[in-house]
Amino acid sequence: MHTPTRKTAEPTVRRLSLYLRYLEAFEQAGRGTISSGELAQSGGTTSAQVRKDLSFFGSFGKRGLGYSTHELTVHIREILGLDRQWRLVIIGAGKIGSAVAGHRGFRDRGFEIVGIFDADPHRVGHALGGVTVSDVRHLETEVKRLRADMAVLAMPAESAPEVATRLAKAGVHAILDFSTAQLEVPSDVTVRSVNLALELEVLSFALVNR
Amino acid sequence: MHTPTRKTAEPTVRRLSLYLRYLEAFEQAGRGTISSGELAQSGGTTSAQVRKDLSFFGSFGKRGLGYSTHELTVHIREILGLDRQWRLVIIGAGKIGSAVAGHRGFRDRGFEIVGIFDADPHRVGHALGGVTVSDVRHLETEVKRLRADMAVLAMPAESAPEVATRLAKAGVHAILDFSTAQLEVPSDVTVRSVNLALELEVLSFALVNR
DNA sequence: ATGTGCTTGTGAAATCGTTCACAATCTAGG
DNA sequence: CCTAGATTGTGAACGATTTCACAAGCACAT
Ligand SMILES: NC(=O)c1ccc[n+]([C@@H]2O[C@H](COP(=O)([O-])OP(=O)(O)OC[C@H]3O[C@@H](n4cnc5c(N)ncnc54)[C@H](O)[C@@H]3O)[C@@H](O)[C@H]2O)c1
Ligand SMILES: NC(=O)c1ccc[n+]([C@@H]2O[C@H](COP(=O)([O-])OP(=O)(O)OC[C@H]3O[C@@H](n4cnc5c(N)ncnc54)[C@H](O)[C@@H]3O)[C@@H](O)[C@H]2O)c1
Repeated sequence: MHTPTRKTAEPTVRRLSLYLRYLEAFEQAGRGTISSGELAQSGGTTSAQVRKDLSFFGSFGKRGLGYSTHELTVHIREILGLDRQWRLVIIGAGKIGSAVAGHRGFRDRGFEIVGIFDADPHRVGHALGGVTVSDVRHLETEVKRLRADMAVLAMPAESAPEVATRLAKAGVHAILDFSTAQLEVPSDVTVRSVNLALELEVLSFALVNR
Repeated sequence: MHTPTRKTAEPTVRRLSLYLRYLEAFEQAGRGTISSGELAQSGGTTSAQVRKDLSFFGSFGKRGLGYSTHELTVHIREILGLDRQWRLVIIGAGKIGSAVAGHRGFRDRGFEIVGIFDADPHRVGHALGGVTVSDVRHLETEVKRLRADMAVLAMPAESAPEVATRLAKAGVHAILDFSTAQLEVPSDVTVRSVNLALELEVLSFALVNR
């Protein structure tokens, strides 16, 4: 594997994540090799797209044969940085925060929830998915102590920007935000937004333009 | 407003949804007009992008002045199909399903939750956000009776494809899926996936490629 | 050892989306 | 009514991503 010369397109990264999922299923099913065409079918794309995506990182296949499911799994894991454990904190122990905290799947994929924070005294102290909710006032010290890599923001949009700034200062360089806030963070912090209202609006547009 | 000659790019639709949010804030704040530059700043894009996005649907501004916040709000609402109520059903009354069902914000933006379904007899009959959970066995008849437009799939990936097919047959043409399933639906059904594990993996990639 | 069939890896072409740049048009002020 | 200043709307240029198309490489059969 070689790191790409120039920065990788986000769609490519997203597809790699999908390929990984299908590869795991294929490996589970006992398939030793898989062709770009089969991977493409699973992911709803084309074989050329699959090969191009992979070619940014190296050549992992055998002409005439395809890819070893196991080897390609390992390679994509390494490309995506999934060959290690990531330490997550959740900020906001409400509906979404609890759902994320209680989701088994994340830990199984290497994302360990090591801390949960809330501002509401009624929530602080209670356990959620095996983790006790801490007071958000102690965010910085706790996040440093826990050596958190990523944070999930599941709190009202109003206070999200402030918390994001504090997280960045405490050394968290990756944030998944469920609020609709516009976060201002240093350029070495990556923010991804999951905006459910927006997704519904895109569906609405699709319905009226059918 | 005119419908675009050819199909609109998805990034454009997503940005329209964001513009709408900022416009509402500006209108609330009493601003009568707004320039493409100001809208661009709110949304983290460029003024040319804003004007281009809008130009696909008509010319809503006044040269030298900008856009009337109120009029542009109305126009974007109409473009996105938000000038009506949409009727939603949620399939899966678990962690994510409950979070969505209990979210006030959707109703406020015209998305009304009219039905919730689950396969677990223990969940059926209980109320969630003012709606009683129905048995998924009655999905088709209930969905038709409720005249549902959209569905949120918050259930295990295994059964998602089957349920998606049944929803399509029952006249639901828009699906927001939280599972990681690959849904096979007729071409007149739009599916959007919210894949949280994938989002974390994109963050992981960003961290290791910093 | 050679041929056949299949599949990769990758330049080149095509397509798609964003940014540029400027004429057209508006308001406001004298 | 005319000018100054601002901002839109949009072709054209640019940049990025996807698709095409094919030579190169490998496995397997004969
Ligand atoms: N539930 C949904 O389906 C849904 C849908 C779309 C968007 N969202 C967004 O996701 C976010 C979370 O939604 P939710 O439904 O879980 O809300 P919620 O009200 O259930 O939970 C929010 C939690 O954040 C805590 N909180 C408030 N201020 C805080 C602060 N400064 N620091 C730490 N914690 C703080 C609250 O005490 C509460 O426990 C919100 O921004 C919401 O708009 C949720
Ligand atoms: N909770 C999270 O943070 C999270 C994160 C990533 C992905 N997801 C995905 O979202 C989906 C829902 O997750 P969750 O955490 O709410 O799970 P959950 O287990 O809490 O809830 C799932 C619900 O679906 C119901 N169900 C099962 N089969 C059904 C069927 N055939 N028809 C109707 N209902 C059925 C179950 O009875 C249960 O109530 C899953 O696909 C999960 O993988 C959840």
